[in-house]
Amino acid sequence: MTERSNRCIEEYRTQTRRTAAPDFAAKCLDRLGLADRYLAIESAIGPVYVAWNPVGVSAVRQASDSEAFERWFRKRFARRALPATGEAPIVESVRRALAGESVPELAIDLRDCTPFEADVLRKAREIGRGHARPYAWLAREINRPRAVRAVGSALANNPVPLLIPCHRVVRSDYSSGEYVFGSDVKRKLLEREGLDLPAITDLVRHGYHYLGQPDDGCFCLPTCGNVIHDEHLVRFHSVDEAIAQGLEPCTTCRPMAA
DNA sequence: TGGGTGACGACGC
DNA sequence: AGCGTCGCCACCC
Repeated sequence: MTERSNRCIEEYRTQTRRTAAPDFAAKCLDRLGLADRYLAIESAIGPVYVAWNPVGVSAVRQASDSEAFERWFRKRFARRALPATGEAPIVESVRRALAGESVPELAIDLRDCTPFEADVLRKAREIGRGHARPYAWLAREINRPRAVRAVGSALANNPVPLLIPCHRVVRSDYSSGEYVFGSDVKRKLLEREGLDLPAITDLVRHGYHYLGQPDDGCFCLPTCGNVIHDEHLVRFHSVDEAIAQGLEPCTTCRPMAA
């Protein structure tokens, strides 16, 4: 083997590994119309970069510029995202969702997630605007009542924050808990959605974990968006107490284990 | 492969 | 009240 051929082989390996192969792969995917494309879109927390592919939205992230977003995307997903050229049909749905509208038909690409993570994220997606649920509640709902901590990790991994509203999952004492964009942003988002978290933490500090509305005969978690905070509101320390008053568990916030 | 690592929660001060 | 500790469980080298 000559020194020259050794140099060639080394160069080939370097190029292939570091640049040529990923570019080539990206070009092929693009030809097939399968590449991830991205665009900056306005949201409640300012512009965010949103990426999508034929399966659905693959990523939502804040970034200082498109280069930073591309770097993050490549590191996270081990593939490239290309700037969008035209306006894809999915973008209009994303705009509506980021404007606060519920868009349940919006496709989201969760192929990169583990089955457990996908379960967590699908459940989180069911939490409507104006509602919030504890991490422990989410763990219980997906039949993994002891995986509370793992639920937190799965939400921390949410590839599409805001679209899957992981900011609506809070601690059991109704303090906000952590968030990709910071816990103060999380609190601000919840406040903007009409939730008075400070008032609720106060309520819970005094031992009132459930709220009931005798008029419609059911009791709720204090962060259930269906609760009307008026003079009819009754406070309960426990599920048993609410049931003793003849109230049924709310079918939206499901305040007790099935 | 097994031990380290978290967007948690209960409990003890 | 707010902190430290420990158990928990999925995931990652």
